[in-house]
Amino acid sequence: MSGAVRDDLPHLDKAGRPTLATVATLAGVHPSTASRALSSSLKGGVRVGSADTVGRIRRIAEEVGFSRNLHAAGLRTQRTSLAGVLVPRLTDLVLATIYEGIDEEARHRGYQTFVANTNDDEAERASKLAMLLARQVDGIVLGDARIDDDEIIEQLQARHVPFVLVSRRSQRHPSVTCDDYAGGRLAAQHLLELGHRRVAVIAGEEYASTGLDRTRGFADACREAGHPLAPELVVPSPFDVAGGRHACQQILNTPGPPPTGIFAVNDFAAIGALGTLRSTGATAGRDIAVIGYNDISLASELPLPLSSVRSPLHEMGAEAMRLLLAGMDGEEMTSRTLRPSLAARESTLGVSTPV
Amino acid sequence: MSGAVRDDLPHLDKAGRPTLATVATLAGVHPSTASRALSSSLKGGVRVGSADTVGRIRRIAEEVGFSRNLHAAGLRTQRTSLAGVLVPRLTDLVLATIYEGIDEEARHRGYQTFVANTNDDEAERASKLAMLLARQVDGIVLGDARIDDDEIIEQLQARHVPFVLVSRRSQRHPSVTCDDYAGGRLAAQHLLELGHRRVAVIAGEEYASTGLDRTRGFADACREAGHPLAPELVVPSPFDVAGGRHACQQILNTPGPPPTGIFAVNDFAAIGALGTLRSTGATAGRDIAVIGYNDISLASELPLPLSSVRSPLHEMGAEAMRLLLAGMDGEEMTSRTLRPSLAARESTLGVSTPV
DNA sequence: TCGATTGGCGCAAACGATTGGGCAGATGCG
DNA sequence: CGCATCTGCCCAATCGTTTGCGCCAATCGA
Repeated sequence: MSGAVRDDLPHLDKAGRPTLATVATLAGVHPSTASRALSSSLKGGVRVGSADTVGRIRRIAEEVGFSRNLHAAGLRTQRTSLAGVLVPRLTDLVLATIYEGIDEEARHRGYQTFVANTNDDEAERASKLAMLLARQVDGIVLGDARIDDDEIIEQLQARHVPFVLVSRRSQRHPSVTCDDYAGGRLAAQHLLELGHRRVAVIAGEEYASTGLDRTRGFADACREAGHPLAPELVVPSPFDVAGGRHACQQILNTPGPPPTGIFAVNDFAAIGALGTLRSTGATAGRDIAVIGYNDISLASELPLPLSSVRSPLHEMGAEAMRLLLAGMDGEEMTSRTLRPSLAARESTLGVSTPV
Repeated sequence: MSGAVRDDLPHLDKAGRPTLATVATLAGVHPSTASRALSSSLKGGVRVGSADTVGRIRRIAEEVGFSRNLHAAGLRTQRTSLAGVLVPRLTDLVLATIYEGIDEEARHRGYQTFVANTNDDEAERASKLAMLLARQVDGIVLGDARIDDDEIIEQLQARHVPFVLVSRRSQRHPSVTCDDYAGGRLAAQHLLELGHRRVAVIAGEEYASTGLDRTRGFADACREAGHPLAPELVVPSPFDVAGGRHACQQILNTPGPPPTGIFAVNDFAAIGALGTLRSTGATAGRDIAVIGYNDISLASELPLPLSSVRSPLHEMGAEAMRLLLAGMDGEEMTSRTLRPSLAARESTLGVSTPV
């Protein structure tokens, strides 16, 4: 354990903390020697000094509670061991989980992450990105890409900052995503097998590839089975509870026979839909089937356990970080797609087979 | 919009990005002049140059897409405009919401935040804290304090880094919390008024003031009403769905008549309890009342809307940041306590009055 | 005994931005 | 017209760390 900071040491910084010079002076060596002794990454041709000296320096550093000023080090080395992460919102459990995967993998590899919310807002994205660049991040993970992203990404490319998209893809840029199209098909197959013929989709934001691909996969599977979706039953929505509630309302207000099943491209939206159904008297899970997406941990614990398409969120974040690190090492970056799977529960299974 | 980075400018940095010298050279002035022209904080006695020069410099900076290297600036000024935030986990919606409040207020005041998960683990706390200090944060918000925290906090005090606790308090250290004791009483009064006499508590982690205070308030109110808690019906648990599920199991396994109501000091734990109740055949919200804490946005949308004690999470984070900023300005730091309120819903109201 | 080799460290120049001090030229006043 | 004052800008030092280069002393071989 590093001892208390003493106030009578030589070469303290303005805040009274020991610097490299403090350690060097105490050890009777030159700061450069101390730097080498304390540098963990003793790469290739660097000569590091005698084991004796190194040991002494390390011990003294420990004693006085020295910790390297990362700003100074970053200034000198042009590398910060810092990766920037942009997400729509950390209060979205899906993104928070992905971020945990990113951060865990980053720390594992000696990097730290700097995360910022963009609220899916263009101006905020620009300003948060500028902030990350000003902090000299070594690379960036974008969790809030739009399907037709250009400006932001071109900026990154122009500055030669390695980057990777996660969760949402955009054009041909390197990304790590779940196979959302396949996931949409899984949901459709499940509902079709249960006998549903008229189903609605709560489709998510129109700029996010996640919602688009899931919806497309779902629609394709339905059409191939000979039961194409009614276009008016596919309604966009924000990826949250309130969004799902409104979308479900809109679905129920649509003329024609009500759907017997609803696919929400996001679990929170699905929960919102459950809320709407409940207040209209229809019993979700008995009169109408509901299936969500992502299989957040809550889904299985709800009073009505929610069927969902599971996507490996944590793993997706970790994989994105691995890809980014590879890119920073100058390797080729090739996108990866992870496989979704189905978690069938009572919110669909409990529905008696419709006509 | 900042233009593309050109490659033929003078004094670019190693990564090809324009530096202050680039702008200065282009404007035909000395870097120091450029620095002053671009420094937003034109405090007191600083002479800033003619409006003419300043305008020209600003325009050129914009044109070449200059952005100040915050590491270099921080090194020189000894201030980083960076506040560190330590939380147990960002995937805990409660903490994520508090963090958003912190971050929003920070940016509002020209600061950025650097957040890290500690998983409520002692070793991880130490290492994440060291990391924040190495990054020279100007202050720290601790969202994962323990009731008897010592080592960590003493370290901060020794280094003269301003800090504030949020959500959880510890001893007399400056903190911003919800009045958890009062919140516990609110929950108790609600259940008592509904006629419950034998109730159980899912009490949270034993090192967190939140769970402790809420439980204490609840227990005191029950005792004062002449219906003291049965000690074996007060069980600790992690603040998550799985924790609530297990705790509820334990409660149901306790000998003696089953409780007619359950108070969970956390909404997720409450949801876990709902899950357990469901699988035992008891119908929560009709046979047994459940009330949670925090009133997360999900609570009202659940298939069985969950009663909860609402705490102003976002506001709590913002207030903590305000307090920290005051502390950084050398002002006295006095703890603040925000008021909780009751949100009564079907999970308690739907229960027919017990004997 | 002497030159060649090598290991261990010190020297000093960066990295990019900031800021107190100071120097010229313009302006004001009598 | 002389002197004081002010305005606008530049100089140079500084923050803490890293690293290529080169010096010195010890070791080795002949």
